[in-house]
Amino acid sequence: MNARHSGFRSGDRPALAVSDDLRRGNIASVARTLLVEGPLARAELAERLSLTRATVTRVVAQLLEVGLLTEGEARRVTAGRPMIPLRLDPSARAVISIHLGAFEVRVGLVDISGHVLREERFSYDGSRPEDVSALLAHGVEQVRSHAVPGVRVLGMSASIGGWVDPTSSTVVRYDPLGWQDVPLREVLPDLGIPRRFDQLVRGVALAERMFGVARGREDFVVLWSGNILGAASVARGVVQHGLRGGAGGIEHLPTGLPDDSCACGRTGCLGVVATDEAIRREAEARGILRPGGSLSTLLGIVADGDPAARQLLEERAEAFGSATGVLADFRAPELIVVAGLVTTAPEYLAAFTARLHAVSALGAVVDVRRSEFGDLAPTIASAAFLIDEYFRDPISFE
Amino acid sequence: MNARHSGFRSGDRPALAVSDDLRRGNIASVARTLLVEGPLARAELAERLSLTRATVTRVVAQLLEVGLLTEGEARRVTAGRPMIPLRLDPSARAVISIHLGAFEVRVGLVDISGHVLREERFSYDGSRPEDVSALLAHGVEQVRSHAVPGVRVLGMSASIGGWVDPTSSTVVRYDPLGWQDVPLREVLPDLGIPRRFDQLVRGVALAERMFGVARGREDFVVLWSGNILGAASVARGVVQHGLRGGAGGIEHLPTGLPDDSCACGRTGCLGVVATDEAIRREAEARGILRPGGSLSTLLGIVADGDPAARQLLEERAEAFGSATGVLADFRAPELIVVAGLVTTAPEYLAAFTARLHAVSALGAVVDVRRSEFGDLAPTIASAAFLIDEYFRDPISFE
DNA sequence: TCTATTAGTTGATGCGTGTAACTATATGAG
DNA sequence: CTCATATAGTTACACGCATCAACTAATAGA
Repeated sequence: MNARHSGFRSGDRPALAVSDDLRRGNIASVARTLLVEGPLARAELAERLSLTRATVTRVVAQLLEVGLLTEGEARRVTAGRPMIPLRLDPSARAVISIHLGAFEVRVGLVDISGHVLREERFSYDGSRPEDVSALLAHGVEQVRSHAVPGVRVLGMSASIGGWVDPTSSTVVRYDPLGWQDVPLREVLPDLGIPRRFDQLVRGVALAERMFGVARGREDFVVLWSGNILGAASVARGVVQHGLRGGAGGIEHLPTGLPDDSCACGRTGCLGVVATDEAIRREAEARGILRPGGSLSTLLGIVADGDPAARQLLEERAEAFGSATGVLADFRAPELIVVAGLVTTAPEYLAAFTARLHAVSALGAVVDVRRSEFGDLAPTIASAAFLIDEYFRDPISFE
Repeated sequence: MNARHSGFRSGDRPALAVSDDLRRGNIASVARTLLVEGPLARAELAERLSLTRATVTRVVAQLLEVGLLTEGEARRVTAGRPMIPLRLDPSARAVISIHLGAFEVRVGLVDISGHVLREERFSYDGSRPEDVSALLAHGVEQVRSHAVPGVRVLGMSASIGGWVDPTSSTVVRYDPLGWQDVPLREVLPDLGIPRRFDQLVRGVALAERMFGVARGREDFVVLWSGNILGAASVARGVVQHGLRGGAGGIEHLPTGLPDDSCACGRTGCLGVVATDEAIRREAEARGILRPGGSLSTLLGIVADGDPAARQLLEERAEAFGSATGVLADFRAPELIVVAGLVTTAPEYLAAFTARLHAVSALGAVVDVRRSEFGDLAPTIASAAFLIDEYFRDPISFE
């Protein structure tokens, strides 16, 4: 509705000229295209972005000046003047990434191309938010002090798996730690650099779009299965937050499994059958895992060919696919990216995909891919909020 | 990603200058604001849209010239020059609306403020698409010939309730008529004026945003319960279509009711317990309605205080709320608009809302409202596609 | 009647595009 | 070796838009 800004800064004077928006948009387009599509010449950039070569020349000049781009060796591929490939140089800018997990905290340094430069993990008991603060300060100090010299730290970007309201930077709810309405400003260290905080799965979505299997995609859904379950939806290139950051809840999708009853009063909710812990505990109950055995061990047993283990995993994968199939019908995304430890098992992915395709009206048209971030997913995802923002205005960021 | 257009017109030359986009955007903003927020003076428009008064003056001048706006009587409300209220004049532009229902076709004339100028209804047997064509031609001719003189007909805008792919103007599937992959170009009359075709519920969403209870809202979901069930999601002011227009499917959301089995192999799917026909038939089975009784009759019986009828209606409302509650968790909309005949019963709305709020993690924060289009909903909704498009570029539309 | 106040208009300015003519640097034919 | 051709990239200029600031218009109240 608003002509220039999206409804923010309602009262105050417009701070910037309209043409500035245009310039920024084109700069962002060029930077993002080079991030996602790799080295390109000016002429090709102009082609893809429907800009004139003149505009690209000027935009590129600015990006070269700030050192975000580098010119490669001219390549003569056909008649005519050789093209000069432009490459995004990620080496000089990075983000401190913080992830608050159920059992450990991860602090890392991630460059703007999504490459993890450093990562530290700290086991912790996060049940008391006030205790976490000191641990984070220490972790950040470690990562910062060992930071590669010459790397400019853009800021801190953090995530947690539960329900996060990014507008107030509050953890509304995170069950694995028992958190409710925890204001993150008091937990995250304040180093006077930009800080961002949002929900893990939304970070995965941004990261997959910038660096991962959803590179350059504008319309997809991410499903995360781990200590928590969650979804994130990207529409027209923008990740959806929903009211109070509440979008992405999938824990009470009905699976039809007659399992343990959920705290909500119903039975068979996805959240009580498909989390890492639910699967692990069921493996114990069925005698597949010895008491205290881990999910990784279970996946190993599956890989070794144990039929009972495989059956359990496929059963849960099918429950996941069956439950989220209704979301595919509602949302009809072009692509669904699944992420989380269990999804790394080929049996899980196959069973999930088959079931989802069978259940959804769209059928096999929906592309299903597995995230390739592996164990680094939380660190990359946490960094993605600030990196995404950086690429929306690379020149005058901060 | 694209700098100016949203990825369309990839190959061809840019047809318009960038500044044109800006101008169009501002014109559209002004027109839409006046449509939604009623008469406003230039100064107030400038305030709300963060534009300068100079820009508003020039934009308004263009809209006055084409006759889309009229100036009201100057009102002196305080010291200073009196403000001149600007009113959108809907009287001169209208859209031919066509809706293909399960049992009847509706053809109407709807002006750009959503007012239904004419409406004709034709009972039909739509099982053979080729038969519908002649009926539509006749209906359109009727509406057109009686059109108010001086009204400019912008084009034809049509909808059907099933699964529609608007990019190919194809009815992928519409169960009540048994249609599959019906190309609409061959069914809709071709009068040489613009034609649009999309899914009913998406039209309801656009209409509610422009003229209805979601006026000016940018983030909401519409749930339709009638001969078909469907949802539509508006995010950042744009209605979502999804892959192949497949978004909005809610017929296979599990309700937990042990009802008739669905064609999909499961039982208790929303589509077999909550449609008009499902409720009507169940009312018959329970002896509430005599054979052949209509849903309207059932609603009358409920209104008269019959407990069994009321129980049935509330049971189905709760199923609807319970099933769609998972969508509220996934999508977290600010507002849910419910529409369709059954939702007009206060008992239905109350039971639905209570259950949705109970089931969703967001709780009662989600605003639930009932559509106020009543019986005219399909006609207004069908017209909304073209009207929405008109307001995106009111000056140079066609 | 004069001042304060608010609405609306107008001409100059600025900004970032697009346009088109330019330079730069290659291939390949003769 | 030279010249036509082709493509990449640059630059001077013009255009269209919104902004800015100064203006006019029209009222209330002292």
